[in-house]
Amino acid sequence: MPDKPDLKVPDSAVPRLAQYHHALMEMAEGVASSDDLARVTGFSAAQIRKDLTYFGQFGRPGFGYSVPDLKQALSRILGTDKAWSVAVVGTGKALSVFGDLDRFRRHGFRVTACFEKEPDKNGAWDDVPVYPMDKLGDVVRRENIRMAVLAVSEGAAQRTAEILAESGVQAILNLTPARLQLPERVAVRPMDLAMELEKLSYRSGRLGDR
Amino acid sequence: MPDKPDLKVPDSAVPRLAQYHHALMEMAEGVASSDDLARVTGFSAAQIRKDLTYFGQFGRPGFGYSVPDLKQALSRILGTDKAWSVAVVGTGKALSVFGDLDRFRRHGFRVTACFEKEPDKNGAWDDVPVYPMDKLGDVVRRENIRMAVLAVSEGAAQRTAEILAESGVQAILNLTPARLQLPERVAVRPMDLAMELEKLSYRSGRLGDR
DNA sequence: TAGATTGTTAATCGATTAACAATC
DNA sequence: TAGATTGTTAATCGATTAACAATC
Repeated sequence: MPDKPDLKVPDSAVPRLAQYHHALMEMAEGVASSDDLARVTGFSAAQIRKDLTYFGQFGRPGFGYSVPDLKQALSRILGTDKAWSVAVVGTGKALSVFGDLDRFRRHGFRVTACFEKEPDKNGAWDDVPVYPMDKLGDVVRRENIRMAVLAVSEGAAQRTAEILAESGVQAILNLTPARLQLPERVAVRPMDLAMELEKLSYRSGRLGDR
Repeated sequence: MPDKPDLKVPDSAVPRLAQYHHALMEMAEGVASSDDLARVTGFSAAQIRKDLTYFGQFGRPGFGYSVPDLKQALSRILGTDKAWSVAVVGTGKALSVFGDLDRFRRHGFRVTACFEKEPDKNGAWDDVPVYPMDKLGDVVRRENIRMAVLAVSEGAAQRTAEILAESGVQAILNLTPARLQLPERVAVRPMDLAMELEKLSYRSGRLGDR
């Protein structure tokens, strides 16, 4: 049981924690005040200090926060201090849209396997082995993969997610539009491009009005 | 000036509006009560009715909401009633991770151009023409493209976004980790895989504790 | 008219901000 | 000690919920 009995952490604080962490990753070692963090993240200094108190005390009054210490504390809180093994299921190449594997690794996510319906002959992509889809359960179990990015077709999503869940995967980033029905213990996060475009469309409309 | 002078719509309502819209897209024509919508979206009926009042009156007391009417009203509110022309900049194939183009089209987004550093000879992908990167500004202007999905490398992100903004693009979905600096009038939405994985990691940790 | 469900008001709840005493 | 910045409390603000009168 790490950290605190954490009373009630507002849901809205979690994305902010991730942003604090990202900001710290780009800062030089040394000391940063809540004001410094406020400047780079755009949140208020009070908000930042408040968010941190949900998990403990990480700063020194009169000084600020040690960048490496706070960085480590945040990755502990987020659960990324021990690297997650991640599988990309569907179309591995697609991952390259989001940046390079090194960046994910630095944030605590090691992509250790890809799965495709029809993998190329050579069976590897940028160091990551690519397996045919019917090896999914076996490889996930063998390699102790605990997280997956789901990028299959909408029709195959539920079935594939069930295989992942049964094979021990604890967390799924769902890039498909399907609403997945899985046991409570599996954390699922939808990431729907159409929905993001709609939010963007809405906001663009309001901006134009001014 | 469509809709209402909209007093203050809470930011948190916008993603819900998009979800209501998605739910309606999957419902049969006819009538739906706020209770019906609550069941399929997971939000409370009171919340749904409240959210809608920010924009007007769309239901009939004693009856409920007309599915097609509410669907249309929501797409008006979201600004997707008139199709957006969308460019995918970076790696067009990557878009296929998120589902098919038809689905985006149904939601009001028509992908009309892709841009890549080294486009294939044939220069088209699933009906969508693929242009070399140096045609970006010209094509965007010529085709009146108003929205873009940015999936270039982190290093090229800012520069590419500036070209888009100068060429008249009003909204950018930023798939790169770069923090874009653009004129106020351009709506930007970040979509960072690493950050989403971190949120997932956090939540998975809490689930496991129970 | 009786029944149902909206639109809206008032009450509750929770999250953010501001201020400051505690601390290095 | 004087100066700075945290951790925390209290005050403010905003969003959600519950309840119900208005309406079809």
